Order: sequence, then structure tokens, then C-alpha cells
Amino acid sequence: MLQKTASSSYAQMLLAWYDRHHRELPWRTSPAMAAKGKRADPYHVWLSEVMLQQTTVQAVKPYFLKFLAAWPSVTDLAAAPVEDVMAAWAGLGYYARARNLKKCAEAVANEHGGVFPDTEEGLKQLPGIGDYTSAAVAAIAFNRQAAVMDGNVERVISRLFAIDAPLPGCKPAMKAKVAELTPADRPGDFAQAMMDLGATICTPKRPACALCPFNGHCLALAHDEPERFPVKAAKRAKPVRLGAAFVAVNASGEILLRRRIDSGLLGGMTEVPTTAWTARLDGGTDQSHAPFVADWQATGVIVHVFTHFELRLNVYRAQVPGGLQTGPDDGWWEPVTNLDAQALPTVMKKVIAQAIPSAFNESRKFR
DNA sequence: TAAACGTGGTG
DNA sequence: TCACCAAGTTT
Repeated sequence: MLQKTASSSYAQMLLAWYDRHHRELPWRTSPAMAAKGKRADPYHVWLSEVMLQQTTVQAVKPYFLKFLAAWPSVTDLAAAPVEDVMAAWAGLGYYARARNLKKCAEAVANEHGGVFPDTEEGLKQLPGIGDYTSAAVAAIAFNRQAAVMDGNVERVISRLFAIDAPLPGCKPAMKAKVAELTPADRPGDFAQAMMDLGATICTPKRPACALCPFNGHCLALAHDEPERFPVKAAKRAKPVRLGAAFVAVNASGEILLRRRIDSGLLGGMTEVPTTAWTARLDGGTDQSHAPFVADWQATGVIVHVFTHFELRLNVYRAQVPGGLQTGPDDGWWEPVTNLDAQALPTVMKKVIAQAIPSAFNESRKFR
């Protein structure tokens, strides 16, 4: 009998824990099917992993099911109008992911015969797939011995070895540790187990160390300070930006919408006309930036917090004549009853709900 | 390398 | 309330 190395014993401990605490998720193969050698569908794994970037499992579940119902295969997604994909993604955030999702599906359909590359390197060439996602898909869908490291894994590793160096600088060293621990057998389960452990046991605050399979080996716990890890670099303060948004309603019960440019913040998503979002309002005459002259009524202020700034928008509403025309580049009139089908990011739903409280079934959510 | 990039849940 | 932060990638 070969002597087990220390590294493989960590993997064995974790996999034993995983087999007892496996979570049912829509994109996972059930343990019974996995026992028969059935691997998860690469399309499902990829779609879920992209959605899960910086996003919680709870938020992703309904979106994943919706996408799978609308586009059962990667070739279906490749053939879909990009507007439909953006509308389906609306509310999930980080919209560059949706734009890249579409590009990636097209690349797989048109350049790879509808089949995902089965290596980390091949996957990483595709749009929207970086270090983490390429490793995750390679390990989970293709059984490759890839080192998968996300925020959960960083936390587990940093505590297990009490790594004092701050993130993100120590990432390469931590990734080397993960590579050392990743087993040749069941690398995909190992990766998912590490992430599950970080999500459910080795949590950022008040980790449940009593339930952790590593609690006899964790250096952070041995020093009685698991919450001190991972050490992170200080972040910058969040500035405030101001602006005004204009909800125009015509006699047909339609509102004026327009499409944002494809790049940058909320790229390719739908919005109502707004001023620029700047540190100061221009002389307080923000109504002069309205899309046209009308009897604009102030309805209130909405606040929305983005990753790197807080936005406060004065929301104006105006009732306009039915025959009002706008320039061809100024957007289109959309029935208020059809807003759910639009690619409206949450901040814009807040704006519209402020001006028209009955606009959405769940308008309360946007206050 | 550091900044840009959304949203919702949590303690 | 509010800072933190989540299965990161791109530029």
C-alpha cells in the first residue's frame, strides 16, 4: 500500500465531507448519476459558472433555469438575438458577462462545431472565460486536474495555512497551494467541495469551524482567529455622482426608452433619457438636459449603489401629446405594460417605479 | 497593475 | 444603518 501524501489526504478529507453534504443545484449532476460516470453538461457548467461570477447561488438559480428553457443548447444561444439575451440577463448585473456570453456561444457554435474545448487553455481563449472559469469548466465538465480558485477557495486556503500576505498580491502563491492539493481523481468534485466549504462552513464571518473537515489542521483556527483571514488590501472610498432621469409618458401609455452604447457601464442595456452622471449637477438646471421641452414634474430622488460609486438621480415625469415625435436616434416609445420584456437594469427599474409606481408588479422591490 | 464593472443579501 | 462581499474578467 502506498503511503498517502499530506496533500492527497487533504483532498480525501474534503471529498469525504462533500459526499456527505452534497448540495443539489440545477447545473449539477445528481450523486446517483455521477456514480454511474455521468458528467455535467459542459453547456450547463459554463452557463452557470459565468452567471456565478461575483454572484450568489440564490440569485443565479432562476436566471439559469430561464436561460436553459429559452436556449436549451449553446447553438440555440448562439442563434438568439443579442437583445433577447440582454433582456433575459437584466437584473443579474455585470452586463459585460451577457455580451461575452453571446460572443462565446457564437465562437463555440461557429468555430468549434458547437462543442466546448475540453482543456483549460482552450476554454480560456473564449470571451468571458478567465482563470477561474476555464479551470472550473475543465475540472467539472471534463475531469481535468485544473486548479480552481475563486473567492471561497482563497478564504479556505488563507485560513488553512494562515497566510498573512494580503490579497490580491498573494494569489499566485495561493493558487500554487490549490494546485498542490487538487487530486487527479475527482478534480471537479474537489473544486466544488472547496467552494461549497467556503460558502457554507468557512464563511467570511462566524465560520462554523466545529463542522469543518479541516478543523484539526487549520492554522487560523489553531491561533483562534479564523476571521482575520484572508488579509486584504484597503479599498478606496466610494464617490457620489448626481444626475437627472426623465420618464416621458405619451397619450398611448408608452414611455420613451433608448439603448445605451455597447461599452462601459450598463453597456447595451436599455434606459430612460438621463443627464450625464457627474460629481456636481450643472448649475442645478438639470431639466435643461431633458430629451425635449415639456412640463417636467419632479417625482423624487432614487439612490443606487454601484461597485465603484453611488448614484443619486432626480426623477422627472411628463405627460406629452400622443403625436410627439422624437429623433430617430432618440430611442423608441414602449408600452408601460411591456416593460418586463425590456433589458432594463435595476437602476432603471427604480427610476421608472419612482415616476410610475404601478409600472412593475414588484415596484416595492425598487425602493 | 489598478480600475471598471451590478446587484442583493448579511451581520 | 452600512460595510462587506459573492463560483471574476477585461482593459
